[in-house]
Amino acid sequence: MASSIHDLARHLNISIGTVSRALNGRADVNADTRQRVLEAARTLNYSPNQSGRSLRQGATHSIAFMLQPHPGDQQYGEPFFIPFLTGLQAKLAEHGLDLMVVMGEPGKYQQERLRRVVETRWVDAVVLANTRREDDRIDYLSKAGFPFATLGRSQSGDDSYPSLDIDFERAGAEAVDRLVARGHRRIAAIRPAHDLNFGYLFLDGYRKALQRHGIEIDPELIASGFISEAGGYEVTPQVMRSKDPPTAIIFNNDAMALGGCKALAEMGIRPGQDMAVIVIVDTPLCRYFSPALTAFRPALEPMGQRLAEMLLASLPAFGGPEGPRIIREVWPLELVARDSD
Amino acid sequence: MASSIHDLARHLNISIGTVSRALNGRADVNADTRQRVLEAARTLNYSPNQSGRSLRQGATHSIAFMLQPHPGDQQYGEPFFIPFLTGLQAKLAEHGLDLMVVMGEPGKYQQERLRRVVETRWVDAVVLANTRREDDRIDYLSKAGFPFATLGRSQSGDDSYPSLDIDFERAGAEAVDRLVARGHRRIAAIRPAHDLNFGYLFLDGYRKALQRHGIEIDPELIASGFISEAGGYEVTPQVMRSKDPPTAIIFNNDAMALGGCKALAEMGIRPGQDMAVIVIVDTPLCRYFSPALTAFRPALEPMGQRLAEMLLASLPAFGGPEGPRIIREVWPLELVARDSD
DNA sequence: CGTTTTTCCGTAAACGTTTACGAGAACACA
DNA sequence: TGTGTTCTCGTAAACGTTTACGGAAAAACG
Repeated sequence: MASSIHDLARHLNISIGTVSRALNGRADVNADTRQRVLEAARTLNYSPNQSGRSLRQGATHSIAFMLQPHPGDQQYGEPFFIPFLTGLQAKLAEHGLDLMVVMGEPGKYQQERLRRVVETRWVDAVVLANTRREDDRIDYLSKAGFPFATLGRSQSGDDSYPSLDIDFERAGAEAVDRLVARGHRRIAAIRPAHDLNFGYLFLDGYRKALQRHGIEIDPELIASGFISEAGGYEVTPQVMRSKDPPTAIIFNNDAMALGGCKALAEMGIRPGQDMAVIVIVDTPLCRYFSPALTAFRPALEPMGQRLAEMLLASLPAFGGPEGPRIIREVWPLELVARDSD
Repeated sequence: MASSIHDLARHLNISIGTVSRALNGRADVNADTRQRVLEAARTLNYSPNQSGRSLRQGATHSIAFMLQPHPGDQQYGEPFFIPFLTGLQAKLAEHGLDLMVVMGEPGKYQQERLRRVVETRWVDAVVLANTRREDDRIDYLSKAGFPFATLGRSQSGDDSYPSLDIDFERAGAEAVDRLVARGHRRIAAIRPAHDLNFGYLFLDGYRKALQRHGIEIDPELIASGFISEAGGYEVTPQVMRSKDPPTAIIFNNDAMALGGCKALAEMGIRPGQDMAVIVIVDTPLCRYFSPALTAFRPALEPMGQRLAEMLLASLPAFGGPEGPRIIREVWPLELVARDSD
């Protein structure tokens, strides 16, 4: 069915070696024959077989992004990643690399899938997201010497991989600053459980800012739960049970914020009026929620592009480890003031 | 770096042929040696190289889903597809197939990308979405004889490919029924432009239902625009300029509905109070918008699973065209009554 | 015109698998 | 014991590329 390089060579009455060289833009081929080869390739509808090509070259020219929906996330679904992926894909494409998103199964352990992708040499590098503080995926890739980059920081691995993260610490601190400036003293923080690193980072910023303002850190005002609407719904009442309940809540996650607002509403507390609410990572839902949620917004598409650059700079085939080693970057967020605080 | 089948064979002092047969579960290998091979494979951390494997077999055991963000969709990003992909991936994995999402560039013509994927034999089959009435991607795949399935109907191709769609006609009709039952007679319909097929299907149902109720179809109440918030914002005022303006609007798309509601608000018209609003395809945004938007919800994850089954049944390697040929299915939507109508 | 350089192309090996084929050994059967 | 069958494994070809190597022809040079 599909035409091979042999068909092309036979059709042109030249050797396959010449055809290959012509197509790959090598110098040692006559300009005239190159013309003819390219033309024939177009008419015969030839493109080199990916498997043959990568087998010979030992490179697939494609990068995997490991996407794993949170369990029970049936209706929600990570709108966060699409703009990021758009940027990532665009920049990779500039260098002739293809991006493929590898879907994991919601509940399952992603490690297994990652191993398959790596060991079977499907791709030349992988990009990870939702990094945890201790992340066995990172440890594995580090140890295996497989090229990768992460969206999000971690304490794992040998520290020599590119990573790009959002400045959750600063966002947490700025959220506190903003609320304090508006007269709040009892400020709660709600973050995802598990070991997701950004939850810790956020909390650090939150704590430091409170100290800076001379406000005591009350453990009763800090809670964590599943990173989902249900999680926010479940955990928000906890901080409200304090003897001296909060007048403001910072949510580290939009899904949890939505669930939290629902819980508040059921307690007769109106976000934006009776309770100030700030969300750390903005998504479309924050904008359309009522009241529209004040949130910190990352520049997702540029971040995707940047991480692609950083990954490329770490690949031997693209300038490699000799070039300038830009290992870690942390990007600021932009506050989008809305109606909830 | 990565161990090959030769390493394994050398380590066990047997031939690579036997190793391969042992790993692939063939019958003509001694139970004892198979044991040893499997064990060695585990300790040596061996997995067969994907490229070598597919080159030899002429099959990659992976399926591509072509995802293309709408242009300018920076913050929004198709939450629609994640649950669908989750279902698709789960069912494919049951049969040892891998799903990879191939990202297109937002504005660009997807055809080119598709051709590359197909011609380089990256995958064994593809799944398309956002089908158009005349869809050159489908024509291309049909003509090329490349296996594929579509989420959404089309008039293209040779009609022998599996497709699964939502019953937009019925949803359009039911939306009208519901509004008429609540006393509305002036009902507008807003759909995406381009040639997106579901826009036409929706409109058919809308028209038929109006006729059934003996309500005249007023072209002034029908409009189409870009499938985005901006599109809805831009086009909604058109139907409001009618001499006898609508008292209800059916949006064929959540993004357009959000833009439309914004436009209405700016005209001092409150959705849910001064204007009934129904959305055809529900997304999380509909639920969180204020007022919460009444919408029709598809069962995305089961749909993903089902389309995987249909695709598999059409693949020669999996029972193939001999088996029962389930070619087309149309699934109903479920009405989720909220506050906007 | 002889020599050296350059230009261009064909040959063949290699990448890591899978699999058709055949052969030796063990076994069953008469 | 001779013959046919079964079990197990090694050999080698093939999948479609890319690329190192070498050689013939053409060009450049003296």
